[in-house]
Formats: sequence, structure tokens, C-alpha cells
Amino acid sequence: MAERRSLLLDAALELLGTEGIAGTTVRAVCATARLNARYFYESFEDLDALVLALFDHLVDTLRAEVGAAVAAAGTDPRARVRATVETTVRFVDSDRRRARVLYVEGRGNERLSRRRLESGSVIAAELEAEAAGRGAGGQIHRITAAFLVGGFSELLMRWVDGAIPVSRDELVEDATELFLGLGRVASRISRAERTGRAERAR
Amino acid sequence: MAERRSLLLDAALELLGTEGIAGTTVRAVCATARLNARYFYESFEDLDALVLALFDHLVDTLRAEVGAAVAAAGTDPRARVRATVETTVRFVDSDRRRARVLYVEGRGNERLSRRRLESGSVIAAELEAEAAGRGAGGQIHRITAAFLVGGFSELLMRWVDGAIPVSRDELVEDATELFLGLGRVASRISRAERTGRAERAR
DNA sequence: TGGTTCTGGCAACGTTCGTTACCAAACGCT
DNA sequence: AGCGTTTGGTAACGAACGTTGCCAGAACCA
Repeated sequence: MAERRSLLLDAALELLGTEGIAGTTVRAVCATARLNARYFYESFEDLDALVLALFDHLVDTLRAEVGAAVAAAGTDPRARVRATVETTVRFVDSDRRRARVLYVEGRGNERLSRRRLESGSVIAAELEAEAAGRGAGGQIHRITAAFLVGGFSELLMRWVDGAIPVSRDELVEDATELFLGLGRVASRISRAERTGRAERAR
Repeated sequence: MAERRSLLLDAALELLGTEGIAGTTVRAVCATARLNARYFYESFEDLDALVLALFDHLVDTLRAEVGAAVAAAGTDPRARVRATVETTVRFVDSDRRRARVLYVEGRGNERLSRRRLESGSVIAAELEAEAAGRGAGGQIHRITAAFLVGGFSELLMRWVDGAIPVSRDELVEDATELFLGLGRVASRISRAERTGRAERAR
């Protein structure tokens, strides 16, 4: 029964990653998985539950890979950011259906959208902490994190679609520099905020 | 008959901006517009056609407003970028259904997604030219444009949703500085690309 | 006033969806 | 070998969908 659940997840990745949410129905998923429709409800209460489970599985897998790569990258901030970027690029490049699930179909669905924000924020916060240096607070970091998540998603989507004709290495290189630069910009804005807007705290 | 078309567009904005694409059906649109379903096909061939028309209408309106604001902003690059950002923020803030249509439901749909990329790229290219200074070529600008479009979209979505608790003025301020900073970063990468990777051209 | 066009409500068609029931074949266990 | 459980296919249900046709009025022009 656990393998039936796995088959359904595979089928959901295939359908969501190619046909999109419109083509992802209970009937279609079960047909793709060569399973009887009756077994769907044995593993998932709902289509939403299946999609959510698929999304979480992808996010968890990616996060684990990123975590390992960053740990192996040592202490240099540039190397750590680069490891994050490269691992993510490879993750969607090795199976392009993942990009669509993570970055396209993640919207629209209410619960999925919330989930996407949460996990995206976590990754972005980590990335941004690397890029900007830890301990720098302020609203600008939330803004930068949102900007980073959205920007990287869009970038990956377009690159996977072939709209940005650069090699994977070039993409990783440029995106890394962009992230690091964005972190520096955010730090500068943060300093300006602290000295300019608020009364000098402490 | 032209006013029926307009009623349908209003209804589409209401439904797409609140219920999302799933709740936007021919029947629902016509019910919202208090129109007979028969009249739908008088103005639009298809649900896709209606959604596309709504999207184009929003993009055209926004672009016109941005164009006017930028023209009125003078020649200072910071003022021009700020005018673009502020106009866009006001545009979605004054009617929050617009944000969902432009930035959420713009995905998923095949034709709409392509349209979104095109118009987004145009705006981003202009913005980026402002921020980075004209004439600087290279792939990095396509990358930066994609990053900018996605980042700003995400930022606006989260801000409209209340996930980023800053005032509209603060948002405009910080986003403007972020854009300008990103432009400088892109220019620097571009220079590094030209002197580093390629054989020195000319 | 008579005829023609425009309007709006209702119903209907066929299709697809989620979901569940039924039933025959296959399988594992004692 | 016999029995209970698991499998897989088919069919069925009500609901919602896109789309079209019909028909009673309202409005308009001569």
C-alpha cells in the first residue's frame, strides 16, 4: 500500500509537471499510475492532499540536498551561496517537471501557496543571512527575502524554458554574484534605515 | 454590446481576483455580470479569450500609468525608477484583485504565461536600463530582468497579503533602492564578464 | 399599430469530474 | 482443497461544466 502511495506521487509529478493542475485529476492520476481509482482514497483523502504531499516531498528533498552541499562547502560565504544556487539549479535541471511543480503550480492553490511562502521564506532567510552577514535585522530583510525567492524562481523557470540561453555554469555563476550583491545592497539599506529613520537605538 | 463586454471584463476581474481561476467559469462570470450566458459568446470566443483580454487590459493600463509617471519624473535615474515602482505599487494597492490576476493567475495558463513573460520582460528591460545605465549588453541583463520581474511580483504579492508589514512609502523606498542596487551589481558583473570571459572585443 | 429586432430566463445536450458500489479473478494461508 | 482477503475492471451516482436552442416579452422603427 505504501508503494501505491509512491506510484500516485510519481503520477502526480508527471501530470502536474507536464499538463499542469488542469490536467491533474483523480482519474488521470490513477490512469497514469495504472491504479484503480478506488486506491486513490486509500492513500490520500483528496486531490489537494496529493498535490500537497508531492510539493512537500520535493521541498524536503531539495532542502536536504542543499543542506548537504552547503555543509560540504566550508565556511566561505561565497562558496556557501554558490553551493545553494548550484544544488537548486541542478535539482530542477535534472528533472524539469520539478520546476513547474515548485514554481508554477505552487500558486493558485490556497494551501499550497501558503506552504510555498513558508518554505521559500526559510530558504531565502538562510540564503540572505549568508549573503548579508548575520545579525543585521530590520524589515529590509523580509523584503529582500521575498525578492530573492521570487527572483530566483522566475529566473529558474525562464532558464528551464530556454528563454535564457546560458550554460548551467554561467547561470550558477551569475546568480551567485547577483545574490551576494543583493545581500550587500540590503545591508547598506539596513544601515541607512537604522541611522536615518529610527532614533538611534541604544 | 460593447458595454456587455465591459461588464464581462469587470466580472472576470472580480472572480479571478478573489476566487481564482478555478472559480472563474462561464456560468459564474455571467452570473456576476448579471448577464445571460448566451451573451458571453457574443464578446468572447472562449474563457481563455476573456482572461487574456482582462490581463492585457490590466497590463496596458499599468503601462500607460507608468509611462506617464516616468515622463513626469524628469531625467534623474533614481526618480524615474522610483516613479515606476510607486506607480506599480499604487496600481495594485488601489485594487488588490489586480495583484492576483497579474501575479498569481498569470501562471498555469499557457498563453497567459507567455504573455506575462513578454510584458514583464519589456517593463523589466526598461527598468533595468534605467537602473544599470543604457548600452551595457550581455546575458546578465536578461538574467537581471527575469530576476527583477519575479522578485518584484513576489514582493508585491506578499505585501498585498500583509506578510510584509511596512507602509506603502517604505515599500516604495526600499524597493527603489533594491532595484538601483541590483542594477549596479549587474553592471559590475557585466564588466567582469567582458574583461574576464570573452577575448577583449575591439 | 404592426412587424422586426433585441433582451433575458429556462432548459437541455453531451462531457467530465469526484466518489462509491459491485463483482469476478487472483492470491495467501491453514 | 477450501476459505478469506486483496486486486482490478466496470459501472453507476450526482454535480458542474461549456454550449446551444427555444420562447415570452420589451423596445424600436415605419
